Amino acid sequence: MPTTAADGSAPGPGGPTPRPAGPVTLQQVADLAGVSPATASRALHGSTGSRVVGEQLREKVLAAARELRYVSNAPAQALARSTTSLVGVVVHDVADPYFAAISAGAMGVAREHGLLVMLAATFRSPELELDYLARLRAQRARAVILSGSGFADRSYTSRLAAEVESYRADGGHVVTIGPHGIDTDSVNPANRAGAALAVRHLHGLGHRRFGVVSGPRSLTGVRDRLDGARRQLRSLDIALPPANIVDGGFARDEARGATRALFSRAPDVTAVVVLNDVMAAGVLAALRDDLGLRVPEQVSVVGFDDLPFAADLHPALTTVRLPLTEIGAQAMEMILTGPTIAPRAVAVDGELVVRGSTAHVRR
Amino acid sequence: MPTTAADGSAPGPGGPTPRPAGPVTLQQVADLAGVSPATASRALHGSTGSRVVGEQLREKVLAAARELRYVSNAPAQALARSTTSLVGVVVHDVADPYFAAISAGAMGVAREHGLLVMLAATFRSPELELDYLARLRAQRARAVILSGSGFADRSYTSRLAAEVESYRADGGHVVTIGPHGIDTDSVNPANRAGAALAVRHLHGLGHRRFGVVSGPRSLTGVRDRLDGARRQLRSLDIALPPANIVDGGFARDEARGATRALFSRAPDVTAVVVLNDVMAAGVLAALRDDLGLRVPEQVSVVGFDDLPFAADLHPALTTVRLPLTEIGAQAMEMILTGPTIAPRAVAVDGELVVRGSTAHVRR
DNA sequence: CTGTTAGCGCGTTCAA
DNA sequence: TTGAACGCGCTAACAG
Repeated sequence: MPTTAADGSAPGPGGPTPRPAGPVTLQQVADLAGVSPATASRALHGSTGSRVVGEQLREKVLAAARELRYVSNAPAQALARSTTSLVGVVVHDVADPYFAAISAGAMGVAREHGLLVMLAATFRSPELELDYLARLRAQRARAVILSGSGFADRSYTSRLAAEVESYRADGGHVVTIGPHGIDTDSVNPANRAGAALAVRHLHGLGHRRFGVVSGPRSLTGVRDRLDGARRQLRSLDIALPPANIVDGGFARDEARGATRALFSRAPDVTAVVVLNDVMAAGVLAALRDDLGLRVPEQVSVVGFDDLPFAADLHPALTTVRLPLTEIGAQAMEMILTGPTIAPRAVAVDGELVVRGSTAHVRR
Repeated sequence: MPTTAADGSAPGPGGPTPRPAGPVTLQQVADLAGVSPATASRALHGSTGSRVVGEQLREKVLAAARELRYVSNAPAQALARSTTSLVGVVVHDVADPYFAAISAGAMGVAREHGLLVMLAATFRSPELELDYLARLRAQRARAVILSGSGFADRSYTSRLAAEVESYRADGGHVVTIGPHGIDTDSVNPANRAGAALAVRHLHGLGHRRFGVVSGPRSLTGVRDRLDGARRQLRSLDIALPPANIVDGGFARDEARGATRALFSRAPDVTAVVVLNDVMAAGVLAALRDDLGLRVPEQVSVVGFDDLPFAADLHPALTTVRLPLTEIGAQAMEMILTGPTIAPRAVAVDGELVVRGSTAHVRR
């Protein structure tokens, strides 16, 4: 047994294991081990059908594979097995801590189960989301997590439904986070209830004049949060004039500008509900640096999500916590379980975290 | 031409386009269009070799594909072409804004060029990094970006080198961010110079007693930053006793604890250099809430990275800005260029951003 | 337990 | 321009 080291160098005429150009194939491993490709395959990936390979051959094959630094050709494997270990995760924006947390949760679970994650960022474009879904389908990804909130647009929804249907027909599995208007497994954060929680907290502190810094209403997640706040206010008999709702565009700096607009239109507002923490950072900056209003003495602010930096804002942000990592993990777990007869819907509660940005009304 | 809608429902005996179970194949598209698979392939993916397909047939094929909602089988395509449009991005932790920003930059460029990104998180385990690299190689990923800083460990480095070498032999391309002890293309943030910048800034404000909140020294990025700070201090003739360097473990809360330890050992420190912004948040919290020391009046703090939340900390954090998104984008661009004869090294400068956490020494 | 054979779906020769 | 035939690397069925 000529077990000389595979050095990958000049394949001299008599040299051992002349690691050929390009990737090493199973055939080469089999040759080196003196067995058939089938046996090599079984020894390396031991499928269920054909029972164990003899201890000795097994060792030989493994040794050969190691020597050649063999790794299987995943596309070829996928073709032969017609299944992969790829899972797609579609987010709006990786740089957004909200999605970063969800992704982290999903990836943690994926890792534990040997799944590879393809992450796609749509930058909030419905078009791109559809496009990525098709590409993930082409890759024969086992499943896809749609983690961005859906778009409230009829044409989009029906195209999404069609795409999802095709994917399913191919054996794919889709899990959404939040409502997407399609009939899939889903993990649903309590957007409405969470916003209601924020409102009740402020109301309990005596606040009666509210403002809302919203995001783009085209997103279902935003709509739900806004709706939750609205309903709660209505049931408390508190008015929320349209002028008191501004669009912070989901970004810190845009929210900062929106806050200035809000207070120029409704200077008497004492409580601001912000539909996510990123924008809340902008709101606090506007209040403090642009408007000279003190939080929480003059204005109380509540955020949403409880992103990692919330506690470090000034003042520390009172917010509605969503267990984002867990949400991502749960979505991935639904994938491991595989699709069921009827779509499952997991509800995830939010929880109010009271910190320094809210206080009893004083004016 | 029976152009009835493909509704994917019950394939009635006389029904049109009885979308068969499982994924639609090119053969089926070809059949529906009444052409050979070869022609269908050319019409859909038009390779360079075989010139254009007749306008009419082309249309027919495209219509058939649309009707069947065909997407090509990427693994099969990969096998036949022996190349993919997959790129791997390996990070330590997606939830860390540092990596989130780098990933976002890389993914933006990838999207512009039709590349799909597989994101792998190693949670700072060298073992997992090696494992993911192998899996990415198995997937025939076109290239891999190693974005986490390297591990200062001989055994690891040599195993990494071997893995990278194999990957290269397979035609793969590796780009690292920061030094990894291997001979690849790389994008190198100015870790040393950046840390020196921080020190000079503090020195300029009159500070003479320094503390450093470091990360795990096993990471080359940490070592470089620490080294940069040390050298600058030495050249300024300022002592940095080992007791004044604490390990903040790269996490906010750990850094908070480490800061308490630092000040119990060296209460006279007036300037703290923190090796990243996440830890700086913890340092500020410790100073303010645990130690009752005022920043910047009693203690000045400088961070590193300029993550998005840095300006929202209290006080706003003076820090060394690294253009993280751009770094990620540049790494991806090196991939687009393809490997060159000699490895390229792009240096990326840091820039001091002065905010509220530093001031002239007063005690 | 092991080897042989036959595809998986596609791109790409080569002829026509 | 189009079609027929082959092979990419691997797994699965069937023999032995």
